[in-house]
Amino acid sequence: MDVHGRDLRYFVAVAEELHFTRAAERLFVSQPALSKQLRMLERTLGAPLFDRDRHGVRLTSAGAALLPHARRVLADWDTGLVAFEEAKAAQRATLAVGMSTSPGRGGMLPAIRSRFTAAHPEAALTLHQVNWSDTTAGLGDGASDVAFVWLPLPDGARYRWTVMAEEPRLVAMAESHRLAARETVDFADLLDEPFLALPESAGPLRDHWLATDARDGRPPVIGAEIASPDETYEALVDGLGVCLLAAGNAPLVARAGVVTRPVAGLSPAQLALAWRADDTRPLVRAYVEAARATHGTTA
Amino acid sequence: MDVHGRDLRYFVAVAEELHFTRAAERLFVSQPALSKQLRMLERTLGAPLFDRDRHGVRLTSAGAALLPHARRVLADWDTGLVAFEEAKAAQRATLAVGMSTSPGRGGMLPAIRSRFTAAHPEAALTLHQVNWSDTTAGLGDGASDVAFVWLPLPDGARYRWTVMAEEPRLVAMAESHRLAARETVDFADLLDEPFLALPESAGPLRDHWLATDARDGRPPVIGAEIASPDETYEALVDGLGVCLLAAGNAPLVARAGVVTRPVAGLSPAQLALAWRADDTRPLVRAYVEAARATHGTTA
DNA sequence: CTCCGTGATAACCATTGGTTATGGACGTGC
DNA sequence: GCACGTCCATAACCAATGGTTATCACGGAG
Repeated sequence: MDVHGRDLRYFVAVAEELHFTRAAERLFVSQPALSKQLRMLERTLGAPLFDRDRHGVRLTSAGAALLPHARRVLADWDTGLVAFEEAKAAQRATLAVGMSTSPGRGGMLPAIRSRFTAAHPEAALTLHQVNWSDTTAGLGDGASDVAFVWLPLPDGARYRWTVMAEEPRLVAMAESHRLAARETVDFADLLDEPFLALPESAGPLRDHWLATDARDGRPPVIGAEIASPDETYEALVDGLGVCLLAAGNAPLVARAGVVTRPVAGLSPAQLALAWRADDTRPLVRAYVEAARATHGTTA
Repeated sequence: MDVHGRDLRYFVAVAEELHFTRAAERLFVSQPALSKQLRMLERTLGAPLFDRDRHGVRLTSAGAALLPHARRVLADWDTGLVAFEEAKAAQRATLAVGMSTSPGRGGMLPAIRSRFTAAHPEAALTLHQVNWSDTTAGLGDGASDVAFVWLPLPDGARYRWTVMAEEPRLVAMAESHRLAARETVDFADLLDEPFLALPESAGPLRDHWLATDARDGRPPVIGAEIASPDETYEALVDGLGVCLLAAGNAPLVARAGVVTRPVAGLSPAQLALAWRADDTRPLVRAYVEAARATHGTTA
């Protein structure tokens, strides 16, 4: 037996005025509309709220019993609306920054943050790491507003990006690997090695880190699938395969038992800051600008 | 920015299920209806309440901010409904008994009450005295459900009644009045006396207490208008006029300085219990039955 | 690759909520 | 008493709302 909030306002207004015509103009509706709505309300409630007769309009006892609750419902709803609006504003003033792996790279993130908050002191930033199965680092499902990603992105038309860094691809392997002793590895020597690969859902990025473009069409051997730095480290130590990674990410896996070596014959990897093409919100533009400016000074 | 309570229920249901289809069946509506209503709600609120994507349905932060308020509004409304229903029931179980002057007359009222409450122990009785300007003693404007009145009633078709007592009409006058010395007064001797009269609004009853039917068309002289026993007593003492009244009401005015005398040549007055012709509620019938039974035993 | 489950959309229909014009009951002032 | 003003109810009408069924688009699982 729910009713429209508006009907409660009508009820309270008439209860306060005890006068339909005056209540109607206070509510900016016509008097017949008010009469009709209150009759409907009384019908759905199953009992009259007002006694109307020659002597005027009075609350029935049932109406009097309902009145304080109606007021309270309206008050609660109004405060709820205020809370909602505040949350809305907070949401508008918060930028979610996604990343596959920590961008690190000499304080790039703090530099961007300080530029950004200088331009938008009211805005809040939230950083969060996203599983590698989503190569857009949350852009695709709205979890992020901007994201640090490795090119290429899937579905290029939906996103725009600015390249933040170009880094050579290294190979990581167990220190017991037969090639671990070399200073530099030629990619041709890795062609038959089992590789650790991103999940299938990573699409073109999976291929990029398998360097399929340097294999002349010969399919890679997949030793395991990996979706986080820790998984990668464990798989390397266990000898499940070798793995390409950007030079800047070497510290993530180069722990005890794992070595990284430069690879000859591979194009560099590109780290980019990306956003949704249709997202023109000022905070997004501002973050991108801050990133470009930072990139300029640090490049 | 009011919304329908139903929409809040929809919102809460989806927030709890995080699943439109399941929420829809819990609410006994089709899934498209639920989708549409929630979109409308989001549109009127100006921000989405849920994130829906491949991974499922989740509350937005704004939605999360609104949720507790929505729950509270619904809870308040539900308790308000309960209060309303209780008041409705109490109203149904309360009989308002109106009277122009106290019926008195040897415990008639307590006798009726005991019979009535024996038949309806759950019912409450409220007695109230009504100004003489309303000769229906509150029946007309709904202030009373049953009423002790003097016949005739105005607008006979609207009411039914049962005669409770027939009493001779006496005349009341100041003890200094020239006729006060007589044991009995003939109405012919009163024709030129100023009379105290009920208000104009009393209609035919005013004429009855002026005994216009015994005046052969000659208009009465009005000394003052009266609307309560106290006014009557004061007007009598002040010598503003004389006044007819039922024998049973003599004690109301026969105080120091006022005397009452039988009048020859007048028909008796009839005290009746009346109710609205269209009012068939069990409590009303029951009170009338109790009154008739009591009348039978005391008559 | 096809099927299933999910939410969104389309097309349609009855009900709701508003409008203006009008009616009927009552009080008021000449 | 009688024309008038006030007040609430009703009538006729119209746009928007809230529901239905049928269908689509998409992603996940077998």
